[in-house]
Amino acid sequence: MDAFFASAEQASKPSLRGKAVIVGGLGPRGVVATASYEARVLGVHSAMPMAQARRLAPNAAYLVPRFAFYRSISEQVMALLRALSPLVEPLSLDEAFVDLEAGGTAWDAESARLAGVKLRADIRAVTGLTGSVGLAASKMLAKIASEQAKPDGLVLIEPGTERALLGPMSVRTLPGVGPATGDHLRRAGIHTVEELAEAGEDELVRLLGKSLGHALYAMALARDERPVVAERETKSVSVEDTYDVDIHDRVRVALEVQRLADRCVRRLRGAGLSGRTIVLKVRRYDFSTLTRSETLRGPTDDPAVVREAAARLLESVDTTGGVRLLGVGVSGLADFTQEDLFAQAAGEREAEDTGEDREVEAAKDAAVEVPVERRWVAGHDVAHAEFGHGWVQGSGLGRVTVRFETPDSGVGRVRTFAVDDPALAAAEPLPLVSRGSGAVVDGASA
DNA sequence: TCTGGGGTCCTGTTTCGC
DNA sequence: TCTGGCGAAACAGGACCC
Repeated sequence: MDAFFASAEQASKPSLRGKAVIVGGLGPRGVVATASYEARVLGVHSAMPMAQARRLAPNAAYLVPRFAFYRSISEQVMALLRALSPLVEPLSLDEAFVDLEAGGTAWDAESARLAGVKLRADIRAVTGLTGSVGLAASKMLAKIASEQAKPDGLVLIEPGTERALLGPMSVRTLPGVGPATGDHLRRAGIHTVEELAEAGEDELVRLLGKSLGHALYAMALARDERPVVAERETKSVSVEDTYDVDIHDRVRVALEVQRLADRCVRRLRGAGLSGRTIVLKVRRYDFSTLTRSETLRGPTDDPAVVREAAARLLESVDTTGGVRLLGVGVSGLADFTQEDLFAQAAGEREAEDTGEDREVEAAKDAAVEVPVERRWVAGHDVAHAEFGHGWVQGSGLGRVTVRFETPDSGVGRVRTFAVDDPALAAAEPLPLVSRGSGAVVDGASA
């Protein structure tokens, strides 16, 4: 999907179409998750600190991500993909590999192109959003093709043309080559994929180690036999928070670690999992990050056990100077629990909430009401008894500003209310394509 | 006003059990 | 009983991806 989060917001809010839209954390330490193409023109891109984005695009619309909304769109798209083949490997909410051959959907370049064209039309019809398609003989090449296809395009790499196409490209194009490996190669005088191939396998292994060396050499020769894997098991579950200001107080740090441990266990249980290894993560004031881990005798999903382990791990880290981030994770997962019966007997706690909003979870952690200022989250949907459906443009000083529009309305009017106006209530996002016009879905999934 | 959150995989070192 | 060796886990840190 193209600029997925930002596109979904633009489709949901007519007044944002054609405008720079930036989705990400809005706090003082937020970063950009997705920038619309209008914002990218101004130099804004994902992973950029929000502060920098605001300097580059002071007039853009800034929104917090609405993952539940994006997930519902993602599920529609994934359903279209599964209609093409049982072998679908999601990489994230907005990207997946599909083995068209295994699905009997395509057997040569021409049939693949046809499937791609139809898929793009179906995605558009079902979600109202644009997606790009890369078609090639391997995962690596399909990925590169889809990058080239963005936005709103389709690129097919003809068999036999792979090496010529790859040769002049930067090594950074290859999956697995990030800033560090890129620098490493550049210092060795290797800039392009061609030069990577010329360097030879032994040299790459010497430079980058066994695993990456072999992998990159194979990719430079356009060799990639990795299969599309439909179901991949979760290997770890973790939660972490970056704080708006560094925490110095040891007691407060310990308290936050307990809350994170509880949140982590809730997620673990929600997924029906338990784990043996507890990991504590601490990012200090100077951005240095360290982890401490402890492996238990058997897997657990008991909040008290995880809390205690996390607390023990915290004792071994120096937090003087302050911490900016804390995290708690569990790995070494099993889908059963050894002391399951123990945990049950230990007290009928019924804290198995599954997939709730972070806002709600955070409120639960703190065991306090959501403060009135936070009730109207910028970008979230609301319904007004008289004016109908809209979204929060901003709130503060006891007031909330709402724009009344829906995915298929025109640009809506703006009105301001008191934050406690009884006529105003939170609402679910509306579907981007009104039901009834989605007949194409049935054709695709038949 | 510097730098999120949730993951995966790899590597080097230490520890532990046989 | 002491020692050595070996391999598997455990542990910590980093790179990378979306």
